[in-house]
Amino acid sequence: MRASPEDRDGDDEREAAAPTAGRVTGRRGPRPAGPATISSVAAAAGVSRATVSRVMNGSPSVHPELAARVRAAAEALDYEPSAAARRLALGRTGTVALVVPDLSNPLFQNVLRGLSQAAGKAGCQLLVVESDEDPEEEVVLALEARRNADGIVLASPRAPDARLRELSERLAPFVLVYREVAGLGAPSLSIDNRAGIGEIVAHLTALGHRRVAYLAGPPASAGNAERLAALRADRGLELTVLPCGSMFDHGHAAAGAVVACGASAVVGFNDMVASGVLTGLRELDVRVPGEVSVVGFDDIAFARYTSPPLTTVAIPANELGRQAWERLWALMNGESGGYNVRYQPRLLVRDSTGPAPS
Amino acid sequence: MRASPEDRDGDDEREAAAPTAGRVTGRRGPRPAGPATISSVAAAAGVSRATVSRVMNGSPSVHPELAARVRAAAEALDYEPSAAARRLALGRTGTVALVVPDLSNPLFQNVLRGLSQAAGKAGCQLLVVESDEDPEEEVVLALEARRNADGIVLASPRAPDARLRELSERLAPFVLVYREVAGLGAPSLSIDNRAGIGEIVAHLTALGHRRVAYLAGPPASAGNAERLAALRADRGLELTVLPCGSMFDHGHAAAGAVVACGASAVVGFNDMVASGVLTGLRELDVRVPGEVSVVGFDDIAFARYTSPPLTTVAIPANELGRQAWERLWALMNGESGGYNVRYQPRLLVRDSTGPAPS
DNA sequence: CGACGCTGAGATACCGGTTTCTCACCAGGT
DNA sequence: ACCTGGTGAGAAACCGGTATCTCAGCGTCG
Repeated sequence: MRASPEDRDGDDEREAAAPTAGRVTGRRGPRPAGPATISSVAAAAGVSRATVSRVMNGSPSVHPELAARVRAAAEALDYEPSAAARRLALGRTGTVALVVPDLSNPLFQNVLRGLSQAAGKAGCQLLVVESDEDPEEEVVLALEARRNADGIVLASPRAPDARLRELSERLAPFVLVYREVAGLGAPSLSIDNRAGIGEIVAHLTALGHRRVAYLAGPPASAGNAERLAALRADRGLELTVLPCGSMFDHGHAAAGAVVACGASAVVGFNDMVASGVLTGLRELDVRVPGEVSVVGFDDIAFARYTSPPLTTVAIPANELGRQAWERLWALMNGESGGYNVRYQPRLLVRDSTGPAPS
Repeated sequence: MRASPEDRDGDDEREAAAPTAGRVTGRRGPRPAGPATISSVAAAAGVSRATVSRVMNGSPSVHPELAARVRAAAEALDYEPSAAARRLALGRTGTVALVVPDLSNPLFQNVLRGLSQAAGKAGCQLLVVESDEDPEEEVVLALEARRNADGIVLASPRAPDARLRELSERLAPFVLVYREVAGLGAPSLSIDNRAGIGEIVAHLTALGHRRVAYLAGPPASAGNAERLAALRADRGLELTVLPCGSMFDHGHAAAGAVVACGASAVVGFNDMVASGVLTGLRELDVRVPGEVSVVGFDDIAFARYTSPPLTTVAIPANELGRQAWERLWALMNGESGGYNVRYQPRLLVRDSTGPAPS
């Protein structure tokens, strides 16, 4: 508190007989070394730092002439306010974070895109974190990301319900995508997997299929669990579950198992494995849909361009991203995030499904 | 305005009369409202803020016993240092930014992934910005992102050379991906498009093709310009350039024009338009590669799964992302970013190309 | 004509860390 | 014994903004 003759302004006030002596000296050059700060602008314009701040934030209570002078000084020094300082002072980061298990999955890429665009439109930046499917790493990364953002969206989190509930307070505000957790203080946007599977099953049984194989996704995936459960719940089906994965290669590698199990139709965990199995079947000279019908899930951009074009169930991934932004925005403004939403998938019948062979 | 009964700290420490006065006082409540700060930890442990800082940063010059006490206090209050405050004090953000023109393009998705993983491994976070192909918006967004990051990677920037050079100082440290700009103080990682086209042309001419169509990408794309120029430079070819784009649909829509122009081979700007045209040709009952050969560029994951599997040129997009991190990291540490690198693409001959029909 | 209200801008107290400076304390050397 | 050197920890300055407080100057009303 004592001394503090005048604070920091910068040029030559420090020449006095300070113990450590005058190291810096003149400092008279046009460019005071580092980038301009609010203090240098204030000094240049002959006003106080508060006034510069007011001008930069467009406060109307500054005399126009003074404001012009400040703006001119800022321009001349090409000053731009330090983002770090504003973060600290305002207590806001102007950033939201997104945590996804796998950036190579189109599902998450589309959420990312939707979120990025919506947030961008609102002048908010986006921090992206890939958790690499590891549940424990995921929560650590999420927490860390949260500290650099005002809110966070968790896409298809692998962490168990309990862990999520336990962290919910430190994560808030946040929204869940592709997952629903009971008793969590956060809105969730999810897909009605049961309904999606329902549509697929209805379609297949209408075509006369009874023996169906399911190419299972990653065990930790909640979406996979739901789809599998829905399939299992249907007692009219003779279901074979084939461990598979979520990538093209996994589906491709599963083609042999599919023919071996004698199913007349295959349901892929997602479009990538379905596309993979499509190619695998062709390599085995199995006709699709003549001998085997194939169905995907998600309707990625590619599904329309496989051969034959893939019958699948469409998921509004982009829209989920946009909606996630809306909810998060509401939450960050202290409003309600709204209720949980389950999107209803829509069956797209293309050419990879046909009547069961008799 | 005034009144403001309690300002954020909340409880009862402000009761004293003195204007500034002994603020700290008791701080006895279990949860002093807001999250714990370094001051509250210091008070709880009965040490100074400096010591808490030292302990949190693992300075060895703190008595072990004291350190333990501090850690216990931090634990009890579940204190975590404010990221914003550290940014300001340290002058580092622990973040790098990536600007891409289009998040739906696998090329950029893969760079994103490579960069994200490499940066993540180093404990650095990633800010992602989509510029939506607009050159002017791009630089504005880049500058803005740069202010919240310690460095930035620009993927396939659309901005003209001059603009980039002009901004280079404010952008630094940064690295360019999929683009090379002469006389820029930043390393660039790019693809040797000429060589890639060279391989494709050699392959096609060896198969007897002479009349070739090129499905052109976005006009603003530097990669497209290079590929086109390389194609044009080959006088042995009878080239037809068809305006197209960069997405599946664009390629799909161009199928008619391809057959109309009478070419025996099509080179797509990228794999997406090539896949699109593949499907379009099939719909027109044009056999591939019997009647028309199709070549892509990039080798996206999907290329292996089209029908027929797409002949294309492989680009190490992921590796570019990783390398971008290495360079940026070096730059951020004041080292050299190394020289520009041009990656040599590798031709992958699959089944979409065959002998020219006689 | 004095009290009052308003307004524009400076002074100053934050935000929550890090780091330099300073100093008390203790040990070792001559 | 005295000076020196090293060390551990507190005090305070600083990072660069924002927001509150304060006050001078001026116009207006009673």
